[in-house]
Amino acid sequence: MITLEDIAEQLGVSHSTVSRALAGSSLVNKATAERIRAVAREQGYQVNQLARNLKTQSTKTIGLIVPEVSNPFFPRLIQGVADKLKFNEYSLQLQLSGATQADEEQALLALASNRVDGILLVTGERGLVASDRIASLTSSGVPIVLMGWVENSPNVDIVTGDDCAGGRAIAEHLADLGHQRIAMIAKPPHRGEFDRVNGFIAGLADRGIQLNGDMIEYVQESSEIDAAVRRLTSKDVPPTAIFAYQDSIALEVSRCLAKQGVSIPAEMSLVGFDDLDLASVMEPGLTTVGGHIEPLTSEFVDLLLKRIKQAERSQPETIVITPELIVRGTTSAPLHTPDQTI
Amino acid sequence: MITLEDIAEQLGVSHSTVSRALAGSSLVNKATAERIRAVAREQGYQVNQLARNLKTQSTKTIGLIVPEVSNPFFPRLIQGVADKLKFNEYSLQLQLSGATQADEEQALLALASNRVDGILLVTGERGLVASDRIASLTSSGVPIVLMGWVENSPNVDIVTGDDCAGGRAIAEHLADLGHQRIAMIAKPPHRGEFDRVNGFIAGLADRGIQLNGDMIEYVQESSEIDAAVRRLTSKDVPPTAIFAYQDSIALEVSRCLAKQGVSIPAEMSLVGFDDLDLASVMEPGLTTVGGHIEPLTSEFVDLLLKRIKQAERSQPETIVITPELIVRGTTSAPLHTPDQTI
DNA sequence: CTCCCATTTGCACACGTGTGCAAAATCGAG
DNA sequence: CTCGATTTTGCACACGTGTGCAAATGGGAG
Repeated sequence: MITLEDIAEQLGVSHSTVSRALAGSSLVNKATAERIRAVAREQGYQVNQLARNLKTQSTKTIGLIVPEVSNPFFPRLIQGVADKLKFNEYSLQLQLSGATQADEEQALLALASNRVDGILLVTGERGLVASDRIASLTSSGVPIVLMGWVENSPNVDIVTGDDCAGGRAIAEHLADLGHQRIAMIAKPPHRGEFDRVNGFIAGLADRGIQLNGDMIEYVQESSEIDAAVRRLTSKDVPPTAIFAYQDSIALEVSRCLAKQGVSIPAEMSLVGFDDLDLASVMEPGLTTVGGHIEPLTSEFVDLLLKRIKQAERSQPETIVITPELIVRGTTSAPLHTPDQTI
Repeated sequence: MITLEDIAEQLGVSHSTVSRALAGSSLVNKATAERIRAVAREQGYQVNQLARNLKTQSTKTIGLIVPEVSNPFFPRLIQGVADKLKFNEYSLQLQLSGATQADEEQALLALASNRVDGILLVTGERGLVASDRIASLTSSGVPIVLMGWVENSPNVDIVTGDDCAGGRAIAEHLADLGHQRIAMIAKPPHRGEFDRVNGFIAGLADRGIQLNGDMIEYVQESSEIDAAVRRLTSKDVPPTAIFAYQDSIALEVSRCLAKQGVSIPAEMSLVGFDDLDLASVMEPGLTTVGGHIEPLTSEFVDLLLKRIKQAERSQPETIVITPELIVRGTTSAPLHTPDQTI
């Protein structure tokens, strides 16, 4: 790779002049500047960003840490972040944190070592590096914004979706349609994502419906979904609606129901969460909660850029995005209206 | 951010000693090394990779350029590359090239400026920077491996799937099932991806079946698929099988057919291409061509690492991965066996 | 105590770039 | 031609790290 010095030698000038010429400085003679630019172009000179960044103490790059990329949620996030950064003339450095907390911390330190101007950290399921670890990194000069859930720590900037409100909206939607026996299929209780479950339960309670333990199925692997659905449908009084706490689970549930000849939504209503692409592609379209991903990524980047711009460290913020209910074809009033005993 | 010099001052030693201590060199006294490490840990020292890379002339980082990340093909590729690189102790720097050729070139130069040790370039649909541009970059010291199609240029390393063989396999599968009237829905002819169409046509020809022009539908946007399917099914003698040249198109086709009450595979067989996740998730499972993505990414990385290791530039290679037919539920023998006129 | 060898440390330079400052070159007016 | 003003250039240092080499230190044998 050719350097400033190489060009300088060829033209019998100093590397300073070449540097200035390529930077478009007015301190250099028009004619020589043009000659320099010509040579640079023709020899395919590419500035060494390592050296430049070292000198200027800024990389114009931000790091993004994401647990994985198989879950379609993350590609959407990445695309949004990348577009927004390009618009602001920042580069993106992606790190996949993997499953464990150690990997997450390693990714974080790798970005810090690369002296990115700021870090966007999306919390994985298992791994969340301690929040004071993050705070200490932040105080040593690397702005970090978290996305997702974090053990209540007011000393870091966080952007998060209001899963609780989403769960509540689903509950109210189903209740208002007239459902009484409502089931839920969720992942085992785990940190913050559980909020959508809590919101769901609270919403039902508000409408006078109690979610009994036998209407709750926890699944760890997607392979367990089939059995869970079977347990629900084979009850003496099966539910008339199911809340699956992720779109991908809802998709699997709909396949199981189809296999059993249970029609959606006539015999069983179904609701998901996240509004991934598959939700609108399903037939019928999946009623779900969504619309939060775009504002989420937008606020995510905005907050970080704001922190990068302001020199002194200020009070951390928590930004909450409320998702909205998206009603499609998988929900309707229950076929048999519940017994009006009184 | 704290530096070697900062630590050195605190302990009254030189920065050289600190550097050696942290590198685990045996040239430094055990006791002082331990003291140095203690201080470094406690003050949260993180090496400045910019400076280190500049000095060592190596970044242990490779760049990956991908057009976008919405198409689920790419996340799978990224995940595979990331895992494989982590195993080889390389970091990953991702660039989204976007649609235009200018963006692609910009991404390429950005990575070169960052002095990555090598570049993996996945050809976008529209943008492909001229192959001699790539060759010149390669010769100036940055190993580049291309994935996908490239105007026949033997001076760059390429890894590609054998789309032609895939198309042929599909044709033979359908013909062997007894189909005679076979239709195709594809994107407009465009560079290399067209190979799978050519393979398909050639395969049919081998089995004595000719693909008439009225059995070919070209669609640009996914919104046009609905009309295309309608045109096919409303023919006097509609086809008994459809080849959609991407899984995502096949999914859309299956939805249209469902809406029209055409049952799959009894009344219409359907084949896709790529074996994305959605193929196995569909009901019934989509017969498609796949299994090439993993070996593709594997060879992709292997070839680049090989080029990085070997100092002198050697003859470029072209590696071709042959995909295999994956038969699932959307294909079967046609309902009405074709007239056996003779 | 002296001398030699092994261990430990620091000096100084290099990587490629940007930039303040002084020196050089050029120009214009008298 | 002279002199000051202006333009153009180069010198030298800095960013933070790694490393060859010389210098310093320590330790043991005679």
